Amino acid sequence: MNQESRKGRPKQPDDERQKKVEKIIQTAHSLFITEGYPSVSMRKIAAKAGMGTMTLYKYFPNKNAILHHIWAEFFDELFVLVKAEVAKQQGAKNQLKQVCMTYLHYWVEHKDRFRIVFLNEDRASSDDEFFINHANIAAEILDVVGPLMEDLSIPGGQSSLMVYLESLMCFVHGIALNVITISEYPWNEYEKYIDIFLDSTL
Amino acid sequence: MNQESRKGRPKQPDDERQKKVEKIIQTAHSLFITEGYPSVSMRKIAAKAGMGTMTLYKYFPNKNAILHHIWAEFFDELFVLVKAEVAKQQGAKNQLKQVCMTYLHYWVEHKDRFRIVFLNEDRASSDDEFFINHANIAAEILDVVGPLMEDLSIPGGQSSLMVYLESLMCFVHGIALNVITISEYPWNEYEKYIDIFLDSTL
DNA sequence: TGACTTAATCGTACGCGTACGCTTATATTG
DNA sequence: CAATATAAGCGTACGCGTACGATTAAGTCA
Repeated sequence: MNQESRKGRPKQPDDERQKKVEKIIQTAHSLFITEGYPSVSMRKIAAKAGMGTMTLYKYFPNKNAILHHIWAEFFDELFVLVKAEVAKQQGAKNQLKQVCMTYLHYWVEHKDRFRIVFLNEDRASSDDEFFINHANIAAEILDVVGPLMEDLSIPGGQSSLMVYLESLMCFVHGIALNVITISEYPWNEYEKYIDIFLDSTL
Repeated sequence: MNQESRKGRPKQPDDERQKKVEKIIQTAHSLFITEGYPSVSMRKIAAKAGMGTMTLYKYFPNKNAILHHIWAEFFDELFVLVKAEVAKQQGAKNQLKQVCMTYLHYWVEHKDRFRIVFLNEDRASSDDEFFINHANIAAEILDVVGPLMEDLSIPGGQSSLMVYLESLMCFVHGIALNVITISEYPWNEYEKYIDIFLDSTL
């Protein structure tokens, strides 16, 4: 009953399977680069990768799972930017503000990407697990912001520090969501919103 | 050159056109009630309304425009709830908190509706104008929260009051967005997030 | 009346994600 | 060898939103 003496066609070796997985990802990526996000369809990926459309579903449960790898690059790019901008600032509070501003600025400047990642109905309704299990974005944020928080006096120890961080994250995402999806409203410069939060809480 | 002496088939009278518009809306609504949101497709609306699918597009520019009327009911329901819950509270600050909690609770309890309205990529990318021009939700919020704000000391006059309100709205929407779309993360009870904001700023 | 013009209706077609099930390849077992 | 079992690959089909253009209806004008 072990896997060496099973009936039927054996599964392909892991490395071979992995090679195909990567071929698919890389094909999707190059389609994204050369033709833009809307062109990244299952049919086009399959055609360009030289396989049948439904074969993709042997390697990924759905389209989103393929797109994870593209989304992850958005966040890589974003965190590089954030780290660079933070380094230019002096003082924990200024740096924290810079994190928020840069993070926010990125999404507002790339509204299409924000829509892709955050306004993805499929992602939101299924157990997609991109943020934590695919790209551990919470960890990356903690990596950037954690050191700053130690320099700031957030009362209440570790657990309330997390509550504070999560609040801030909700806030920033909310600003992006509103500014991007309710574009018909005359929003103020988002620096003002950030200031209200940081000036009050710090 | 006036509309009474134009060549060609005349436009149908406004009331007749309006009758069809309402027939479409009402059909969409009854489909939503009896079969659920995913069943509200252009083809089904048209079939049930007894017209060709593409005829719908003579009366609405796209599917979202039809759905506006369903979304508006969500907000009607929501604001009734908010007003009822606020009335149970004493004191402006408690009431303001209750507004946030009830608003947030509604969306978390109706995640599907939040997705429909806020995570709608089409809405977010086109000039959909639902929030301001179709249902003036900003005005409704101001109607509920405005009186409370006068009792609270927000420094800086009218304009910074709006900045404060907008901040709060971003924050609440952000909490909903994160809790709903990043469900794999172990979020705290959202009351804690609200408290951080309100306790610091008031 | 027939030619012309404009409005209303909607049939057809495209590309989408993906459910389902068939075909083919490759192993073990008798 | 044939029978059987499992995996890999993918063809077909469905329902979706909607672009496009043909068809039909209903007026004016010569």
